[in-house]
Amino acid sequence: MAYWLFKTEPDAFSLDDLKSAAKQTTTWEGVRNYQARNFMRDDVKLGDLVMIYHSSCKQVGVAGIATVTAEAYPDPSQFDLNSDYYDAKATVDTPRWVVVDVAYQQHLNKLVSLKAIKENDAITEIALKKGGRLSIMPVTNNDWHEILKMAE
DNA sequence: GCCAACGTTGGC
DNA sequence: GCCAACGTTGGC
Repeated sequence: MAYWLFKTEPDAFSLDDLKSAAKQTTTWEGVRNYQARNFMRDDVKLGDLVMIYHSSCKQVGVAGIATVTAEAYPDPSQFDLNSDYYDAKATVDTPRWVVVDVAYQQHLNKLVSLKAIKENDAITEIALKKGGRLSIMPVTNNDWHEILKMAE
């Protein structure tokens, strides 16, 4: 089982929204970055755990945990003319973008801020520290548990 | 709203 | 394939 971090803008879709969604599940659509897509397509597996990270908001950081309930399949929004995520170069036969489904698991006792993560020298690998803008990133076992410790 | 960092596009 | 121009992300 692997660990991940998914970014979301809570003004658009927050961890609370996931918690109150039907079946507490959502389709993680709209990822339009090849590196992030490749992680979802190739490496995100059923049962993997995901830190839900809130970006571009008042309290930037890791808000809680979700779990993967469906592995990669074509992102329906790429075919939807009315969607912001529509991609004219994607066809049903040759989809370009994929999604996975995730289910709510829990909120952390407190949000672990980006600032605190950057200041914690025990967290070494996570792409967040390097100013990366990846929206889907792997989290090492060590970093995962360090972040959870910070929420205690 | 600013701006740095990064990704993508397109001319050559 | 290079690289400049442009667009986007995302913290502040």
